[in-house]
Amino acid sequence: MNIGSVKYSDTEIKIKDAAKFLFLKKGFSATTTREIAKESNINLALLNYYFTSKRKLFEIIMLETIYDFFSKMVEVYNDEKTTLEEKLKLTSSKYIDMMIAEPHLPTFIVNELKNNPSSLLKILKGKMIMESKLIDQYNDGVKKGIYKKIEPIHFVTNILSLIVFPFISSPIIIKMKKLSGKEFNEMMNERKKLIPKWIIQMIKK
Amino acid sequence: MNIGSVKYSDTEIKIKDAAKFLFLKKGFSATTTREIAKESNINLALLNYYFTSKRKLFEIIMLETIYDFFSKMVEVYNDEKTTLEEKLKLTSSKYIDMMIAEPHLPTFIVNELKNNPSSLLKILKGKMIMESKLIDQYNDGVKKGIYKKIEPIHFVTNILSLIVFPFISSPIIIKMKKLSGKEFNEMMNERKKLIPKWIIQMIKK
DNA sequence: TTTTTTATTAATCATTTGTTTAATTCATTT
DNA sequence: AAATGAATTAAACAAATGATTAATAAAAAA
Repeated sequence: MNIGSVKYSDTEIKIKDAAKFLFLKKGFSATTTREIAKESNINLALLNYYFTSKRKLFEIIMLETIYDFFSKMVEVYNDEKTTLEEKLKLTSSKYIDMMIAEPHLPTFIVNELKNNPSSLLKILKGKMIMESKLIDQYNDGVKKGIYKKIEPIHFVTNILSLIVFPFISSPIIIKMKKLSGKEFNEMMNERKKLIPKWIIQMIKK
Repeated sequence: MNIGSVKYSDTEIKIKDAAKFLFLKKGFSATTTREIAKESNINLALLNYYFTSKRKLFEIIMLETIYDFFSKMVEVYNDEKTTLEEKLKLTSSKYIDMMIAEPHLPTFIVNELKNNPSSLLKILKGKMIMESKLIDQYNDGVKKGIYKKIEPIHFVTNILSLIVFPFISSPIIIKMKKLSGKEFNEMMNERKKLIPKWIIQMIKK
């Protein structure tokens, strides 16, 4: 959770939690410092006392959130013990659970990465998804002639697309199929098993 | 472009164009009326004179943009003359071109649909993607035993995911693979041919 | 206990922002 | 040409917003 093991006081945690809740839901511009103060039951001035500015507070939260998001991915992708298929199952399952619990997460991440690309460069570079064990396993499969040869970036993009996009476009899906929120989650749970199968079908010769 | 064939004066078009440019790039809250006035070279008061409020102006633009976006899809999906595979090729090609030309489009749509779901309900209902010729053709294929039986909503979701998500997550992809903007577009152009193949592989028995 | 540092509060400041007003210019009609 | 209505402008208003200040309360150190 805390990058670089920073210690936060109770008040700071209260502010951060409230701010995260609101930033995820409404984005940076639509969230006011007074809302954050109210949501966290602290005095308005404490926000600046502890975090200097709204922007600074936002950057801390964004960094932690994005770090958490990609850490989970890299963790699975670099596991030496699991096969490529197991990695696909684990990723689908973990991420779908994560986003059912926090539906605003993916939209927040893609939005804020669009506006703040430079500062988050380090995280994505350090995480080296493109040099992960998963990519090795895929390339091995290509050499052995069991997988089709396509650019690994397409492979990774497709996994992310099938897992994440439905959450980003949930209002569209819900409207198209006239679903309830519950039914949408059931549909996403179905996808935990389906996505790994689909991905394998896409790459298998 | 104009829903219900509304006529707009030159000034109104100037305002709308500038507002669309800014709203797509920065979203509703981060865009100020003064920015719109400056970008369109009109006096600030004219915005309210013609469009009553920033919110009203935004709603007009959002409605038109979303209508355009889904119209193109329904157009292809309901073509009686094309096969399922041709529809996939046409959709990929059209939408990837559209989003290379307007990269902010998909993020804008998913963002604002999240905040204004009710007012746009009519468009998505009227467009009836789930009752399109494409779905008929898919169901026929299932009956004939050439396609696997999965919920058509997964089928439609997957098409949209593979086409749209890469644009939404472009900063992530660009960072992961250390691409230039040009190289990213080349990658998206590659996908025009790949996505239809992948989708077919996913559904074929 | 006294002193010093830290945390919290209410009030206020300075900008920004959406919107309106009242005056002026421009175009159209009579 | 005069009158009328529409379009445009500069200025101002009121509310909201991020941030700060100065005073007070609480906690820690002496």
